[in-house]
Amino acid sequence: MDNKYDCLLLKNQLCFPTYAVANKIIRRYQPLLKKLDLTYTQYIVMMVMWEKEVVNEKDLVNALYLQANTLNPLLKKLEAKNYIQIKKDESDKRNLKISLTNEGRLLKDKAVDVPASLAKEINLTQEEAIFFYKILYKILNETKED
Amino acid sequence: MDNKYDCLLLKNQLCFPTYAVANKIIRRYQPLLKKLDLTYTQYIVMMVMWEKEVVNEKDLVNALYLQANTLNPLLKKLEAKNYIQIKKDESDKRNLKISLTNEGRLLKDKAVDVPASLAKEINLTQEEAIFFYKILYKILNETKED
DNA sequence: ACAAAATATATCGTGTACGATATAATGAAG
DNA sequence: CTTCATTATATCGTACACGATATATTTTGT
Repeated sequence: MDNKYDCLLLKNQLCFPTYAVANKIIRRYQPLLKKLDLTYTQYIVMMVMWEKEVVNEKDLVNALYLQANTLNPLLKKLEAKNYIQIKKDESDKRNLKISLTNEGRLLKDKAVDVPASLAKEINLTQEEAIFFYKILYKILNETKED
Repeated sequence: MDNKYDCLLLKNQLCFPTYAVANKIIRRYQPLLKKLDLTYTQYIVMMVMWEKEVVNEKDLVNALYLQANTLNPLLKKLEAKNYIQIKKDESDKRNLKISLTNEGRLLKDKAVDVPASLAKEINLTQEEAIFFYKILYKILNETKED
């Protein structure tokens, strides 16, 4: 019963469930992150900031696999919330120097319970989680560019 | 060197690479879909339409794991492109009857090459693909509701 | 040193994606 | 048979996410 249109069935896609899972996970995150006054995208930016303390916009683009034009307005919002500070890098004025503020640093303690809360809702075995992780990064890093 | 903040490192997340892969895949799709005058979300709606021919908005919400308020304006765009037709269901006037038009049906032939084009860019082994698929649907279907 | 290419951000317009809320039609309970 | 709850869709406001384009700074080639 195979026909040439089988490849267009939703149930034969890999991309679609990836997209649906990403949406679902973000939906689950939002209520938890609301307590920190963060959206999901702002949260992953803050993850980088908590780890690195100071970065360029370019570093964020690379770390988060996003584009500068997505991050740009988002960074301004985080600055308005006083979680980060944005300045020109004086040694290379093309770059933005983005630094974690004290208030941003304090947020880290409030965020520390978020990952566990979410993990409870997604019940993968350790083996599944490891395999899943490997495949995701294989896709992220393997293809040509971007 | 474990500390309580390790759970907040980007590299220890599962959600983040899922989100990044979903973004990446959609970025890859867009240029291919442009030839069909479809966005990625419009494309997965059309996949359902090609398969079912007639559905309710509710059916699409369930099939695509999206919300009605996301689909609503999108359906109007697809109707404006004359790929689908939207009418009230006369047997239950709460429902919308969404049907594939002839023009929408013709699009199926133009779409048939898209999945293969994309698959070329993502080189998973068959085994990886099957495992990946299983985990994605486990996450999509297992958790409490929504 | 200076025009030309490369790099890092910024701006703009379009299209999702969601929570919150409103509305209309149907179903259920007394 | 009529109120009350439920269901399906619609509307609104906010926040991404991206391609296309523009601008400023640095680097490179000569």
